[in-house]
Amino acid sequence: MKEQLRELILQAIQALQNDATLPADLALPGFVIERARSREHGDFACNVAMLLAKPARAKPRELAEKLVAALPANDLVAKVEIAGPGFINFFLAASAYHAELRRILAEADAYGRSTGGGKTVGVEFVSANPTGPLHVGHGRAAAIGDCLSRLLEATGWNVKREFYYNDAGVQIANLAVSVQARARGVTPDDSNWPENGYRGDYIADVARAFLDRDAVVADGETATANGDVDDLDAIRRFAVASLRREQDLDLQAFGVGFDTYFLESSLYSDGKVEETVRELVAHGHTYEEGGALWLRTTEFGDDKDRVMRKSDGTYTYFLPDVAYHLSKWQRGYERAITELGSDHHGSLARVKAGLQALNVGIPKNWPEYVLHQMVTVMRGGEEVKISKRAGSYVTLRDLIDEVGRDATRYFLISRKSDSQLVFDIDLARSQSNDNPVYYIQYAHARVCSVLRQAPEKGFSFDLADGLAHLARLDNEHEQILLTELSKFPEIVETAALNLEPHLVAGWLRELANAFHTYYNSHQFLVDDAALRNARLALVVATRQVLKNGLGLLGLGAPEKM
RNA sequence: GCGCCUGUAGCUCAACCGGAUAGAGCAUCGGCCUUCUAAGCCGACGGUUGCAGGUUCGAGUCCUGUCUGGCGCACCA
Repeated sequence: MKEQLRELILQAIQALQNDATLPADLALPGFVIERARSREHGDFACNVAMLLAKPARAKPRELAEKLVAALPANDLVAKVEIAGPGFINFFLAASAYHAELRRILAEADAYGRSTGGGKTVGVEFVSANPTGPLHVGHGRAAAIGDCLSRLLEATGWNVKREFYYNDAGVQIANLAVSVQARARGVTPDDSNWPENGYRGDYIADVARAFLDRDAVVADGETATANGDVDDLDAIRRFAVASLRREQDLDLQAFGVGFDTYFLESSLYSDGKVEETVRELVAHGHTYEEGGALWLRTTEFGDDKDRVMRKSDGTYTYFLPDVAYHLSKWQRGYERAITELGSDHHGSLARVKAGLQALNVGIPKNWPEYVLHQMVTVMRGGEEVKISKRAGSYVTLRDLIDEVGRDATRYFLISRKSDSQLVFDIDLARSQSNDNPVYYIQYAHARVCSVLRQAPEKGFSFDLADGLAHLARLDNEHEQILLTELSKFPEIVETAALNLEPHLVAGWLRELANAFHTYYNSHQFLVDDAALRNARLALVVATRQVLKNGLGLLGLGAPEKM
């Protein structure tokens, strides 16, 4: 709809240039066509006259008059008004919405989706180290990353979901000695408990499984415990596999899956880290100082140079980060989106600097970052501190069990990612019947219920007849609902473009509200067959769009509640 | 000290790359079930968008300064 209007306006501008009302060499301003906020302002509003006023040396409202007069004939627009400082307000013809309704039913599950070039985008998210269960913050990351992926898929991208984890660093060594200590019967209260050990009960579970010689499968490989408490390497492998499996079960319960699990250790074993160092040195962006190898990241916008290789010969974490992103580039990801907690934002500048220093043609804005702010968890009116080492913990699994998968997802996705989020568990639980996600799903279930009851009550539903009588949908509630439905493609496009899945969540609520209001005002199953069929056609289209929207957020569309 | 993010109704949050009278939910108060699910609908109450300047036809949105909260500023990950 928006695009059609844009075309009409461009033609009107052209016409005014042809008759010299507007200068021929006019620079076309970046005008916008947006949904009108209030219904009195029509369906769409355009600000082009106000932007053209100055270069054309004309008064905005007069210019608007001329533009409107020059609009080509069409059957999309029923009425045009000029309002306020010079807005051009478009009132669409009812037939435009009828056409959109037919399109919804024709395209069905594909409505709202668009085809792109099928280019590949890598979306990296969660990337939690396997040192403990996933917590709420990971849940937010998982929800955002997964919904972003779904949005990008809906706009024609070939999406690769990727999970990167460190399986060999200092934290993992801590994990191993913690499990070993537990296996030897040492508890966190003992004086000889490892200094930086992980104190949570889950460590004891892993230790017990290790002693029992269990086998676990994670990321396609089996790790079998040998039960030897002195074999730290075996403990490490088993512990990593155990916690990865636990994380995977949590993610599965959350409805999130990945195409690739990328191990940091593979960057070393495949020589990627060495290759990266060689390239950086070869391009002359490095120097040695104090026995360490430094990268001049300040040449690429970082605020200080960074150590790549420490004086003890080991690498800082920053290097594998660069090597990992290089690997994404080499694997042909035209876009790479890295979703991180904002506490990692310090690493962005240096990783980008490292990629630029490689001089392999990586664009400056590659990768793109989506950062999410911290989640504060409240329980019993008090903040729950999250500390892996202390073992005080709100796991993602806890939330899914207590609040429900869909409600947890919705809660974590419905806010802009860069604002802090308070997750009040008691509130989410006590209001579980009032939760926004149920409100939306209820709209879907209500439609299903109506359609179930139609035959039971002896009402037929003839879709073709309904489509032939769409003109009968003439009350205000029906028009509001039609308008809301037609916004869906725009919402998907905007949300994908700006990487803001919360827009979908907010719009879905509005759609559900439009439906519930309609439902409460008008009976669908009426004796007048033409009216009944037209209303049911609208209701079926609503069900379809609700389902598509819920699907973009990874939420279910229940037929009964 | 420097950098990034944030500040909008009592609370939790929106506001479509600058638009018209800043919107929802929760909470509070008042209406609506002999009719397709009341997990719903309608109404009322509630605001100097932290503060002060600036840019322009027009600012919650952009710029400068300032205050508040969070995070980051390692040869830790």
